[in-house]
Amino acid sequence: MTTFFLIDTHYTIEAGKAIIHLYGRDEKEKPITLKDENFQPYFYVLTKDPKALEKLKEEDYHVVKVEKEKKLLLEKPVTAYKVTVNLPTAVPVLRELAKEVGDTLEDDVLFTRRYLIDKGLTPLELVQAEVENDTIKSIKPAQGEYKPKALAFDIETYTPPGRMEIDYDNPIIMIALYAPDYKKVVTWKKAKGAEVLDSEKSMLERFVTLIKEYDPDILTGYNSDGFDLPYLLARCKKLKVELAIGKDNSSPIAKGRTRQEARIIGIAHVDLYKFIRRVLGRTMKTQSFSLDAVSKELLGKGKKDVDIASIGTAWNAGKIDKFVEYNLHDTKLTYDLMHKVWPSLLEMTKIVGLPLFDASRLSFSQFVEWYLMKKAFSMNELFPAKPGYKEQTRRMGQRAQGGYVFEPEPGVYDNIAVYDYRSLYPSIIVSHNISPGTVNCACCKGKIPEHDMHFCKKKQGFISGTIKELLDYRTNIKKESQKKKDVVLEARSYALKVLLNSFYGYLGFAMARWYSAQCVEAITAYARHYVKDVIAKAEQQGFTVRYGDTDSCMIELGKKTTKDAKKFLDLVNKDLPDPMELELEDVFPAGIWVATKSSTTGAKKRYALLDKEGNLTIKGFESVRRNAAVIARKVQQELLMIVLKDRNEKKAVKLVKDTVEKLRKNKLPVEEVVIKTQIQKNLDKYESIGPHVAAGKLMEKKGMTVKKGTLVAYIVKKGEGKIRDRVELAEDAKQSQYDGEYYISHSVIPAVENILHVLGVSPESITEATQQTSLKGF
DNA sequence: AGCTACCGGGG
DNA sequence: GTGTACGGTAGCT
Repeated sequence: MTTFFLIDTHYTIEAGKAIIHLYGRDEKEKPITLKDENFQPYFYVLTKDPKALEKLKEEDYHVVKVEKEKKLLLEKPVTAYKVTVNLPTAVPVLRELAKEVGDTLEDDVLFTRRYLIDKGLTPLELVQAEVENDTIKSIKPAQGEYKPKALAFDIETYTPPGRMEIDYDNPIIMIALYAPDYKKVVTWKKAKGAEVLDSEKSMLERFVTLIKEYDPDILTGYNSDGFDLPYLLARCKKLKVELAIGKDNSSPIAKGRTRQEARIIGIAHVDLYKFIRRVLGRTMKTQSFSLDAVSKELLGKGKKDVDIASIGTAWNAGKIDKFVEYNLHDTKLTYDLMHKVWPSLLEMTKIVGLPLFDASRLSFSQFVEWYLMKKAFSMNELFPAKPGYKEQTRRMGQRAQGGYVFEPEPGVYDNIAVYDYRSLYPSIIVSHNISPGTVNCACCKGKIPEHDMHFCKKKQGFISGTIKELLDYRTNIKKESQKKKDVVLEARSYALKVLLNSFYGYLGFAMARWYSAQCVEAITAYARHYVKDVIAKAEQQGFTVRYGDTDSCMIELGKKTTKDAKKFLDLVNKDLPDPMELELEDVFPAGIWVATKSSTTGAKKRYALLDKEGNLTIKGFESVRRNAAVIARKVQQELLMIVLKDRNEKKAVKLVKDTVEKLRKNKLPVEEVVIKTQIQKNLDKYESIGPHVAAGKLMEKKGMTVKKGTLVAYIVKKGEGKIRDRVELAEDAKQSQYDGEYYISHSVIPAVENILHVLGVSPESITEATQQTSLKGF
């Protein structure tokens, strides 16, 4: 009997047979590799002619057996035929033939995932297997707590002085590895604190050896899907090094130009950037997801203060000690982040039942779908088929009416009480039993708000039942974690929250197996009903409602107190069906709502709140991008702070006026107006010539190589005509050259105009005032 | 208005 | 690998 924690799965074909490989670690931290030769691929067919299924055949692919089964499909009983075939790759071939006989189902579930579902195995949980010669006789889940054996890594690459761009032609100059009991930097020039190899090639070979020696279950990096691993692969290919870090000595498999990911067989590669941005991003304050910003927020300390742009110069001069420290520190941050988010990663992996590699990269809709598939299997429900291209387009055309948004009156207000319904959509789904199988049942009657539709009151739906279970489970966990503070319970609760909040989007997601336009319509109709209800009740109580959106309602307290705000909560909650509940999120000292660009009516989804600690919560305003001049963002942030915190209108207007003035007189340095854009393909491949392409051509003219990945930095010059005819490379630009008017009208004014409107100041008055002081304010 | 291209993170 | 992915904006056409 072997018990071990399951880390990764993989399959190979040997002697015409599929073999599942399981990689893991036992409780004594010994690595485990096992194979299972007794699992066969299959799919289902709904047909009146099961005899025909037995004869399906093409080349080496054939049917092993056909079994009749009673199953459910969208909550209704069906007879399905389980067609077992000889190889996983036979499935896509034979299912096409089977389609002539009937409808096929579950014909696109990856073989190793099928294995996990059918065996009830959950990665990172204990697994118990009866084994003979490393081959599994039987296998089942068990109980135990896994301690991650993780290693963080980070590469530094050479960039020629003055050129800050990513180019696989430049060598990797150092690599750091970090675990609390293991700190290592390898490089190929003399340096303090590093192991020095004689060339890039030997450094890469050493890297492979070091990984093998440490033997981690988890290899983690920051943006390592998008940078470190593809870069390592490119350099290894060039230098003919086998990047054999997989447990089967295979090289990582990098995939996809968009949404790239790099898989290592047997090792869970976790890209923390991807995970944190996708999963935790929503709840974080930071606007940027750089390692520095994320570490500061989650760990309370950032990166080492090193000018990374000078790495090329330092390398050429052989003075790289500082970068060795920097490199190692980055891996320490990465490791510590891993440790910090580990409870969330672990819980998500366990909930969804997929290997950590996949679980850490799930989109929200996949999170729901894989959970539902696991659930469906246990309830004998067939997985509905994924939609074809035509069906997807049809679904995309069915856009449901969204949530209700209260039209705000532009202005700055004090003491804003923010209420929201706790898990609004999930609680609506549960309280009204909304599920694809309960729509317009024959046994019940009724009508939902706004639509001629009803949902069964007698039979629990598959989706609504699943959500009810999850909600109840989460409520219990929250109760427990209130008794004693426990990071694991909190993480589990958070993972469940993420899952619960994703169901609504999932039901309306065109690619979803359990798509239901009717459910989506019903959920939003109820949501609008309940939000309008709070707004009406608040107004009845004499509160001034300032805003409301989808599941929230924001009230200006005015002379009323926080106590009154809490009392109102009870008034609303006593009428709500279980498990719906309104909560008071917080009372904010100040908030601003702005008008739309073209009118004086309040803009929806664009506002900012100032919390008690003096931090801004900004909704709907532009975010940081490198292809925008920094000046715009800077002015916007400062302006909001002045308006909400200092409450000084004059100072606010002065800030914008000064900025406009400085731009007009070219008093701001070139750096504040530089626009940086990456060239994504060869210059001659462009159909439409944007400013960045024109800038790229200027670089070529100077004899510089411009190719995919080159970062062009340019400014817009004074003059007439198209923007692209007025670009100048940042490195050649003089401060006197840039077109202040362009930046005023394209960057600064768009970023601040609706904030100015609230102060009763028109952007024209600001832009004109500095030109002709006599026409002030008009 | 519709289409094309780029952003994110990394050095 | 029994495969499929985001969501938003600026500027050109």
